Amino acid sequence: MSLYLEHLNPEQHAAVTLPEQHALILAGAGSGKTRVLTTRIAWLIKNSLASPGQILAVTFTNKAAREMQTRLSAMLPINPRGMWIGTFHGLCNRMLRAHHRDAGLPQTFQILDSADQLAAVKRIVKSMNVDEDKFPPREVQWFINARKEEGLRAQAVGAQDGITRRYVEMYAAYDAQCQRDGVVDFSELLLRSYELLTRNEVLRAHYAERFRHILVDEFQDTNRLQYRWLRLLCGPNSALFAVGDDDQSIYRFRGANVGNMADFERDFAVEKVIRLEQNYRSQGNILSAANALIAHNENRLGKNLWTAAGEGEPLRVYEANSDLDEARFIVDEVQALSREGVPYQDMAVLYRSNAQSRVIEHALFGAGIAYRVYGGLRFFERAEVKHALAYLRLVATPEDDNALLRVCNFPPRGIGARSVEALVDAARNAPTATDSNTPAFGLGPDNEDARLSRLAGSLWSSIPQLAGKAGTSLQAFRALIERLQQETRGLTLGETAAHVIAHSGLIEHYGKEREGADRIENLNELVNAATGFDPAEAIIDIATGETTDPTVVDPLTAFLSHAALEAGEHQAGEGQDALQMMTVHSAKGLEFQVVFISGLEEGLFPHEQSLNERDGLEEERRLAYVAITRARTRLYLTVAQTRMLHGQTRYNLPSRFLNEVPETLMKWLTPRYNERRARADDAAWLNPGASARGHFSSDFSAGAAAAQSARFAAPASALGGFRIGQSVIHPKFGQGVIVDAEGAGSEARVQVNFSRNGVKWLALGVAKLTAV
DNA sequence: CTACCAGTCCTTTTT
DNA sequence: GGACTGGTAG
Repeated sequence: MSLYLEHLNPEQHAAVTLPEQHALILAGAGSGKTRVLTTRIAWLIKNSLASPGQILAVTFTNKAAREMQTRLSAMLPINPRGMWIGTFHGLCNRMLRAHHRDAGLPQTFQILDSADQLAAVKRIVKSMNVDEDKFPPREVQWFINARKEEGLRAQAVGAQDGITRRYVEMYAAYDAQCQRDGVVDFSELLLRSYELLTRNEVLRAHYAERFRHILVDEFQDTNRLQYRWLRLLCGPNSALFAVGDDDQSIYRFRGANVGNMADFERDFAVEKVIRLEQNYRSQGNILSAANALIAHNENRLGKNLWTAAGEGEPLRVYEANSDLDEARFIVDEVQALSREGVPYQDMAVLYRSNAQSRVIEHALFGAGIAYRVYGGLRFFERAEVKHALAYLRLVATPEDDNALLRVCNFPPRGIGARSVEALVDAARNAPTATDSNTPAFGLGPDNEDARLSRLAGSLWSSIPQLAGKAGTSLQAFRALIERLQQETRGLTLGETAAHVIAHSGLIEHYGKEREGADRIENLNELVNAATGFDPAEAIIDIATGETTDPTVVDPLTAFLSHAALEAGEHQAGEGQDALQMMTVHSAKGLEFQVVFISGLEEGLFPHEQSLNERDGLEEERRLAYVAITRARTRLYLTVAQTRMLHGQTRYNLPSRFLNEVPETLMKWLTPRYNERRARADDAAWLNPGASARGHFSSDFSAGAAAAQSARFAAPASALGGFRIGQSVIHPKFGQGVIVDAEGAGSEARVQVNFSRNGVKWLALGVAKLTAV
């Protein structure tokens, strides 16, 4: 056995050396799935079962793609850059650049990120005079993306009711606008590529013949369109090797379809399903807790993780009085662990929603602990960087309306809403390019690319016609961009970026702002990024995949695609030893020696909104499963009895997920739980309607009942035995009923509706209330 | 046209 | 509690 296959366990080995056939690898958390994927590729190449050009490896994130390339180049004496390894979006981008004519796109098409797309949708909603309250742009955006991910163009969407018809109209108008601007959104990359392969059988056959081995990572995260895309590329001689874990499917809210795993087994008549169940990450108790929790889900393919490591410590559970107390506890433990020699960067605080991070950050800051929060604005998403990129986009493609609207008045140059409106009107009334042979404004097509990228009706092309004040200022802006185009001709990418930013007025503008120094720093960083950008990374030769051809894409377009597809690292402070803070979602794929899962409360985790969704509770449970399996040796679970949320104190019950982990695996650091658990069990009688519905226990009604009773029961324990709905007697005000409550402990107050004296707020620490 | 203030709405997120 | 939006005053 050759060196690189050593240390594989029997299942991993079987997966890596599987004959050329379709296979589904059910890879549990921490079971070495990335290792299996990369070793599989290396094995195929070393045994001459495939050349590098015959392999297509698809991941979900850039990070995963990079890691695969890094590991591969360590195993093989080849440059993996020439290989088709990348994200779905990155690979589709590659394909569309190569076949842009067939796909009906200009070669320099720009990519809209979500924010750009939302702005574009807003323009559509406005221009169609649609009521924004009835059709919120976010909803419209979601509608469009969801349809695209089903593979449906506007005209293919069946619209029964007037509302849907309106959505469809906006979808159609949005697509037309994108086509005219020469821009493509994320889901469009997929759909356009899919359509290209459907319509062009020669092309499809070429790729299907070429890709003998298609390997897919995180298969449970694929959406329907991605699955169909894979099917198109999978020819009669191709083998599809899908790796995934249905228990870690946590992205259904954005279109991921776990059902693809079952469909794959059926559609491809998969004979080989291999389960990787040995976990190399977590100690026994942590793993047992994860297994016990996830066993409560009904819809599973089934899998049980085990480890050769010992049991390790029990899970430590802390029930805090409040979110502040919870934060304080975490800080204390982190400090203690740090003193014991655990590096900060090997500890992580996980939470269900971003809003929870603030309190913990505050406590960490107060204690002087270095921390790093994931999930903030990323480099290429920062306003100043997007502004600079918009200038660069205009230099590349001035017809890009999105870019033009973003910066035509930034920094302010007297082009306000009225001027923009005048320009939009002019563009709308301009002769449109419905007949593709009609040249636009004398910018006759010297070649096909020019025709595709210089369509009439763009804002840019309408500027010269404008008269008056709006015309003057906009023409000055147009002159600026044209000047930049001329001055940067022949310059390198880095020089172009430096020149455009220097003459955009952005530096001067931010120089005047109080907080502008950071922004200018980021602009300089952007110039550095452009200077250091290696376009070869983004360019592959279409015919062979083995050589690179710099003429395929110009460096500026490549850089702009890179900026959109890979928004850059989350935040600075990369190398520093800092405590890691992130949502459970963004923790997927990571591991830490010590993990804190905070906010394990009904309503928060599981999130109350998820209880209204079909199978929402199961997805929340998978999320908890992902969270637990991040920990190697120590896992803390924390609950807060009260929590400030949206400026209001809320009372929550401990999460049901705590009840789903066997007591024997847990060590309670606070004593109150059993008492509270008893109350939780009693909670139903406080709310008879809920218990009646809960009886028919579908996930939905049971979940809703529990969430509702939580609100009734939680104040009872926080209010020293009082609860909402309870009858009480006050020595002065007489008899009444508690109707509301806030605060806890000595701060607790209740609102009582007295039959003779009306509604009053009373502090429990002061008022002498007696329960009846 | 810009700058400031009040009212609203709150999951999760990668590409 | 805070980010974002829309309206109004300057």
